[in-house]
Amino acid sequence: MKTPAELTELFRDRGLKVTPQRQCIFRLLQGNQVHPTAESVYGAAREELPTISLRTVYQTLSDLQHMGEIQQLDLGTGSMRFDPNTDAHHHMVCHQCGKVRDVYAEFPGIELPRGRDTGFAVTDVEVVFRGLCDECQPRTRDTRKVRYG
Amino acid sequence: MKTPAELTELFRDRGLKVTPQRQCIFRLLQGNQVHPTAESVYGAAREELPTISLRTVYQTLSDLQHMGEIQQLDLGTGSMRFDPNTDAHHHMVCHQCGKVRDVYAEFPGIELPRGRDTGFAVTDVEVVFRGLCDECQPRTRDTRKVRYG
DNA sequence: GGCTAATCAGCAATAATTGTTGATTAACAA
DNA sequence: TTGTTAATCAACAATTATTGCTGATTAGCC
Repeated sequence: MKTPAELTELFRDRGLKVTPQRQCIFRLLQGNQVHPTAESVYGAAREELPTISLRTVYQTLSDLQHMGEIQQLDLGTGSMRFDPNTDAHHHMVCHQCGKVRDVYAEFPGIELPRGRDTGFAVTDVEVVFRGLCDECQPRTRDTRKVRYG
Repeated sequence: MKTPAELTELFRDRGLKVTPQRQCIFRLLQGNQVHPTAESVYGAAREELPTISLRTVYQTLSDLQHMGEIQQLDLGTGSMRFDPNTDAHHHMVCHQCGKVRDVYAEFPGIELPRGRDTGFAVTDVEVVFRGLCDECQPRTRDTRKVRYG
């Protein structure tokens, strides 16, 4: 995603007004690594602008997505996640808490097997690693917390 | 997924009754390669049992999933897809029509980069190929259908 | 300063899925 | 064959994420 300053320029160029709501969302998204939902962006934005509406948050996120500035991810956690990182990368999702982390790696071996599947024009490849994050793993042998016998 | 006969046995063993509705769904799923939604299983089941309820379809699909007989896939097409194929495999999804096809291939190179990301215990890796299926591709050069000049 | 887009509150709508309830049916074990 | 009990049904309501609408108000920007 571009910086808030660059987004300001981009919006103005397109004839869109740069409101405090939009600026706030730009700021909340920049460098954001937690893949927030619309609801959680809304929650954070309300700390600054208590009267901002959820509708405006959805609208601005949708605008940014259509401009290619953020990515909308459906990782099966119930709601869409928004990712300001538009570089090619993959994701890791915790089964339990839904936490998402970026995975920066290229997997050159991934392509459709030739022969069958002809006619399918692939545009994107997503790799999703699913499992348990550090916080959600059972810690039976963690001596800092529990000690039996 | 096990065969309908084996599922019958499995259900009985667990004290579950083998009703015509359940048998019908077993049959509809066996060998099914189209990754149906609950709604489309419902549609097909009603041809045989016109009074079957959508609720019963959801219930039976959920039972089968909890028994590990089918897989529930969220591929971002709006509703869950049900896959009787429980072997390790991946998927191909059409952006336009939502059609899903299986991809049988192993991608040995896929693993989390070491060093960072310690503490994340990966249990599954999903690869999703997205693009346009043969039917949804624009056919500008298909001489069978259009010929310019 | 004025035009006009953006936002707001306050709803309604949608779509997929799950829950509920009370009556009826039928599977299966004894 | 019969009794117990689970399964199903119709007919709802509830939920959650998201989008749409409306009319009034605000405020960005030329």
